[in-house]
Amino acid sequence: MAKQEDTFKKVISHAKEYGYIFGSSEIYDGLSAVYDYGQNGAELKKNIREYWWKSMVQMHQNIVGLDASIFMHPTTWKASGHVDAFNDPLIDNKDSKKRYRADVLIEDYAEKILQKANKEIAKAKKRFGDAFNEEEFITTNPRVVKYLAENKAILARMGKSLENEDLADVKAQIEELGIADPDTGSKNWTDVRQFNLMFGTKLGASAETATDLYLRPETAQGIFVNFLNVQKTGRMKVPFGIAQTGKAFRNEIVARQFIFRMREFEQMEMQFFVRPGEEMKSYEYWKETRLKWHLSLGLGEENYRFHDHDKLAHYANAAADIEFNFPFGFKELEGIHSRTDFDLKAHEEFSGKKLRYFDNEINESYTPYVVETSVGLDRMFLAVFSKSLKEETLEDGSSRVVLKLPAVLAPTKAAIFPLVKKDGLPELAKEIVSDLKFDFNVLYDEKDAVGKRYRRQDANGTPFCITIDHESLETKTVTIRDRDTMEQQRVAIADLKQILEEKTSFKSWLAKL
RNA sequence: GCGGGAGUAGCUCAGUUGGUAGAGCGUCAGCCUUCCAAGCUGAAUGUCGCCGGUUCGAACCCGGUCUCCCGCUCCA
Repeated sequence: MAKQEDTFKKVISHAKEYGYIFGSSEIYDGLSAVYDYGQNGAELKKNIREYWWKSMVQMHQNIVGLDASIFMHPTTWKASGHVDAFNDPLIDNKDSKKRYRADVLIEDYAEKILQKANKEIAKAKKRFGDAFNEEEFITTNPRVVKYLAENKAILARMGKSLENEDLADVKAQIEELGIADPDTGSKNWTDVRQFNLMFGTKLGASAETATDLYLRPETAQGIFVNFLNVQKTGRMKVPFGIAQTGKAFRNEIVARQFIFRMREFEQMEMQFFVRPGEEMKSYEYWKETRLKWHLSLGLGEENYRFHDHDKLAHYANAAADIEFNFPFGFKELEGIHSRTDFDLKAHEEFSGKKLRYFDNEINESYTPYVVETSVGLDRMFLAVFSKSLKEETLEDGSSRVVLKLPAVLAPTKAAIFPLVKKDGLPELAKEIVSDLKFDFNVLYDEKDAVGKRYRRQDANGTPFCITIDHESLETKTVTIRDRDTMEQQRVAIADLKQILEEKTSFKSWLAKL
């Protein structure tokens, strides 16, 4: 465990030291759970996004992209269920320091009373046998009548207080009912507080006319509300998908673990629309396809696993996570959910607009079912970055820190060095830079001994170093050094572009999929 | 939000009983070098997280505050 924390610390400081990730607003002491991507981080993140986008949109004829706004009509979030599901009244127990959902505490209490009534009913059933008339019993037995009325009254009062946002009354009810901490039995409660996981903001210049808006807590809804627009204008036929990357925002109570859980984060997701009844087939297909995509980066098969959900969200009929072995253990990296027709149906209901598809093949109109794949881009970044960072002991006993990023994702593809900074070597090196820069992110460095420059690029994640020596002037050849093997090959300057293309291009990596 | 730990140079960290800050690595300029860090010369960089108190004097003691890390809790 101590070792895990250690590697995680190294990941964080390396990310900062090499311009990948900085704490947000650092000069003002930072902002909790918000981070900025630096000069290298921005490149790596962009490349991950592009790798995903190309594999989804460019590689599939039946998947198209979308870029929906962060602001959406507020009713969107009523339809999606977020207004209800992302609004929790929470209460803390001062003694046990545990936090509970206040409504759940009350519901559990009401449930216990209901159980008492059920017990009475069961007992009576046993006693009276066939002669037992349950309907009559529950309206006449004084104890059962009392329990049922109590249960109903409790839930009714709670419902009313929640609806009126009267949190003081929710607390009052907890105290009146004598509800204790299920763990410790303590009745020493804090006030009930509303936690809204969505960030609110205002649209409109003056306070009176402004509309309350939310920053989207997920990007998916932008796809659902545009479902028909895309389907019609793109002449899409089910099954088809809409892919999108973009920022989402959640006011997490506790946001931790570096960029793993941030308040502002980026999602890469694709909603795949299928004929009802075919969703499970599609779900299995995407589970497999997405795992292959991850494996294609070569971070090690053993670092991935599926986690099938037992407890499903209200909209889903099947859900699995692809978990990754982060420095702090296996955690969710991507979710694959069979969302049924929940979202489209809900938007139909709330908007009053039909969101259906007419299927020519079966001559039928229906609400498509949806299979979602959703990766956290920042989590993907952390997965790639943390697994790439290695400290190696070399044969001579020395060690090097090397960031073995997949070449296709590396911010800088090649560094160009003159072996020494004289004898015309820098000039030739700069010529090569000028030529390669149109196709690749390349970097020139002449400072310090060449060995040191190699190490510098190792730590920076640059997969190739091209060195110009005296021989280069005569033979028009250079050496190209591989970051991972540290081996060098002499190649013609004229071939450099093709070699780099082969090793670092999206094409050669995506072709493996 | 609670409990624990921690905030000193870009990074990792020292800083002895309070006497106005150091190291290693890194960075920059230069030297030397024809291929794998830790060679030579020189340089920059810190209001010691912030505010207040005690003191002749605070990185160090006291109070408050902010931020980060770990755990609990929460988690579509």
